Amino acid sequence: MPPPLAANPGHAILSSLNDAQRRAVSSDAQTVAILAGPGSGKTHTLTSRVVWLIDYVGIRPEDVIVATFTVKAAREMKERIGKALGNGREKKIVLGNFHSIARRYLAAYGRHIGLNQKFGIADDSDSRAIIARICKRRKVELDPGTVRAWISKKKAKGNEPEDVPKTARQQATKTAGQQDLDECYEEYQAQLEKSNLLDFDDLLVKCVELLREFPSCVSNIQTVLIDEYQDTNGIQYELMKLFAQKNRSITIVGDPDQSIYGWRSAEIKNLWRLLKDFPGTAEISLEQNYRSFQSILNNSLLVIQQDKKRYRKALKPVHGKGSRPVLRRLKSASAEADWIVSEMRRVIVMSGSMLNFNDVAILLRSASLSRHIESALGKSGIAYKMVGGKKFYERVEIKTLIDYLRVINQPGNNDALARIMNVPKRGIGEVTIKGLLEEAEGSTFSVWTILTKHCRGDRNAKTKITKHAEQRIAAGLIRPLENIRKKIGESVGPTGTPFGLVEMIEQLLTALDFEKHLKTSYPDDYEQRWANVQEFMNLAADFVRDTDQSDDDFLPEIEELEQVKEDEMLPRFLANVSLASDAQTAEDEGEAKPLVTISTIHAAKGLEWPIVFVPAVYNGSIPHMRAEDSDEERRLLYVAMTRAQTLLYLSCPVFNSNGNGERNELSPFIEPVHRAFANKGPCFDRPIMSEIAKILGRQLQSEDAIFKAMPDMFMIEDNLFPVDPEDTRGASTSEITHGTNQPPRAKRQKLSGPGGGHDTGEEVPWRKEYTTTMEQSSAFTVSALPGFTSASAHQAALAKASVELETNKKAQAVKRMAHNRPADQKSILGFVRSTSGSGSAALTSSQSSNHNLIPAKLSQIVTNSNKPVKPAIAPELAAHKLPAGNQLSRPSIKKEEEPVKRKAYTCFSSSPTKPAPKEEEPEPEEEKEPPEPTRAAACLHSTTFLTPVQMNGGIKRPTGLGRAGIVPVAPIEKLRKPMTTTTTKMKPFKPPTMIRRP
DNA sequence: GTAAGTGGATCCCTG
DNA sequence: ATCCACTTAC
Repeated sequence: MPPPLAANPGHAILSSLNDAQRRAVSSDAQTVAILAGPGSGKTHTLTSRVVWLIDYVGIRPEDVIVATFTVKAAREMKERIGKALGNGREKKIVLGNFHSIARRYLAAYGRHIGLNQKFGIADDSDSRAIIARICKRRKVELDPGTVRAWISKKKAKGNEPEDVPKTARQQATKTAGQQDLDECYEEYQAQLEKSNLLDFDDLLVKCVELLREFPSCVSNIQTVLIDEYQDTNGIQYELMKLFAQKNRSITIVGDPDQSIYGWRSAEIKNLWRLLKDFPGTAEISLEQNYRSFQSILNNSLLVIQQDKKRYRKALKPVHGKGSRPVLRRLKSASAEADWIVSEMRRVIVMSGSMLNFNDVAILLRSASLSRHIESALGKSGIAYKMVGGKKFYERVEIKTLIDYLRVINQPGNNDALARIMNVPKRGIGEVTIKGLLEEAEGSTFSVWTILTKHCRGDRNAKTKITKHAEQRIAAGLIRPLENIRKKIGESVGPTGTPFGLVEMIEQLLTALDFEKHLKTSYPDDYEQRWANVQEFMNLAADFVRDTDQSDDDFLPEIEELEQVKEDEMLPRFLANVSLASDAQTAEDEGEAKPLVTISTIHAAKGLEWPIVFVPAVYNGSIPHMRAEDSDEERRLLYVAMTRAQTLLYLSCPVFNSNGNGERNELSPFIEPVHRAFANKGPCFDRPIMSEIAKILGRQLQSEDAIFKAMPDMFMIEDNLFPVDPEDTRGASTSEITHGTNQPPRAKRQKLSGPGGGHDTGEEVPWRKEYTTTMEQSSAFTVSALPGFTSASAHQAALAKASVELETNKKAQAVKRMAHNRPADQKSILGFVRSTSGSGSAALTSSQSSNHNLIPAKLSQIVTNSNKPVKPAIAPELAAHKLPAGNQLSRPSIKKEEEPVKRKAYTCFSSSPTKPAPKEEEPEPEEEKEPPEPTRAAACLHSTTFLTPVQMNGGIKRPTGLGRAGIVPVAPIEKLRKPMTTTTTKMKPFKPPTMIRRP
């Protein structure tokens, strides 16, 4: 029996948690739903709960399932649980992402539902190719991609949700293509079955089937925990229920606001399904944000709150206010990239290297947006890593090897065989390969069988194959692979070393003369590719070593049900490769050089950085042109913004880069609230830097030291690029100083199209487009130094303060909305009930389904359930006050967070020290604030002040920066060149990230 | 008619 | 990097 909570009040696990987290971790409710906003310690809470359940409730590790959404999250979770649990007990937990857990069960028990035990996994390219072929053969007018998406959706949906009545329009389009789609689906499944393959969705579908029919597979499971619950889809929900069918004990963690995988059939609705299916679920909200400055949270909320249907959650800042997030407008995408580079440099220098490139992330809506940024970073010699880009396993040379292994493992895998048939070149071409595939699909034989028969002379293939090609296929493909197949399991050589995975790959490489193939096919970078092959061998060796000694992959024995142990290395290795989005990062060994991170927003979920740039915030990028669900796009932006700890920059190129002067509209998510952003980077005075140091728990150098380390001619302000790129007079170079003669523009040009914003009537409070000579000169003498302020800036600050007072009242009202949950929305259940009827729209953002049943049923459930539903916010928490000094430290995660005393850093001038944020009342909203007292442009003659970062055109540069002062624009191909010169032992490719150095 | 090489437009997010 | 339309060599 679990000891009562009171018996362990001071237990180590609980001591590192705040009140809400503690309640979540130690809850004895059967089902627990934890709603966790960004930066609220979600993973920490979930891992603590696992430890709690095992150590204090007494559940055996092997009886716990923990499912995450990504491989990476699973790995991290395992590591953290391992640390807390000790004894390597975390290895016994059935822990992984949904797909790998499903695969494990299918490998062990799939036989019982008639699954061929040696099933392979059809990856992306497989299923794409199969579907493309089917479409072509049937002459279906549909785009193969669409068909594939349709099939995937159909599988991912699961059975449970009632069929949504289609709108008339949908019905019409459906019926037109319905027949085709259904037939393609059927044929696709038949093809997969014939090749003994399961695609990613099938893994889940089949596992559901298995657990339905043989519940005893999971009869040992006592409790189930799900991470990133908002991203589960219908079939995963079913799987979760089946995992937990014995005890119905489930803990989920999620945040509806961060649901960004709807396009992959994730359903926010699953949260309400859970509440419906598991009455008496305890809800706990984690609302304190330990990650970000208040101003970042404020602006993020301004974005997410535009979604009126959303379940409103609070986001309580723990840290100080910080500087205003920036919305920067640039002329073009390349100017944007150059600005990002210059701004990150400025931050780093101004911080006295307290911050470095490792602290910077650039988050993109689309991976393809990285082009300009990569080249700008390359030009400046800044190293970066790209996540979510090309994966190790997707490099061609690796993919080819894997395909060879797959054909060895499963000769019937036609697609893999088709891809390798002419690699290395064997004089066989597209047409022949296509013909063979067609022939195979029309017969009972696989391509491999047809080929062997043909070469042996047993039976001629219908497809024409030249004699030359035939010979080379026989000698270079069929024979070597058959030799290898024969050797599996044998011992080789006098020493009797077993013929394992590594030996197999070695022999394959020799038989194919793979090195020579690489040399001839890729003369430019063959070394790199060959090194990748070596690395692949290392990975294989690691895999063999790791799997030999750990019982990682096995499920606990169930008495009544026979389970198959996977003893063969090859199929397990291949499954691992297919399911791993990135390789087991065996990295480290000196992460010496700081790297800027470039990532897609999707891949950045769950991560955080001190400095975050979100470029390309325009309509068409975010929301994406092809996006169906604009609410989801908004959440995506919200996720991106909430990754930032201390500095957040959005930016938007005004003109379309590829086009002929086409304009970009500012993202509709930002347009209505753009006034809450500063129009250029903040000035990094002492108070701001101290605040940053505090939030990050770092030590800030003295002002003197920072100043001394500053490069000559350093641009202290964000002034290299015009704040209004459309102001042709104010081009970034020499015209700035002439601009003073122009009358100030009454109103900034709007970025949005007709009806986009509602500027009318709103007075823009004194916004200057450029500065006077007076200010400039003062800026560049005194106020340009950190901690010094010019008189004019001081006055601006005072003016700002008085405006703040005026707007306080109104702002506070807004603020309350922002930070406190509305009274009518105490809990999720309350939300569901209060939005009854029309509330069904709130449940499902995209599809409107008939979920009217929920409110009534739920209210019944609430009264009937034995466990009273707790209010989401404990009363004492609702009136929560931050401790004086604002030094609530993040529980346990941050180590020695040394509180930085504001007093310790006195400013040298009369510059008013930033008042400490008021603790009782949240700071007033910034929406109506005048711009921060921006310091004057720090240059009179901009040409002489350009830093090396400025790249526009062939601008004269300070001496010592390259011949003729003009940096040749490096073509992107050049950036890709491997660095083979310096390193002795080349580490060619470090999964999961790609590191490129100029 | 097939294989192989070339130049040009295009590219979202993931297991 | 991947997918084409197009040319050239066998």
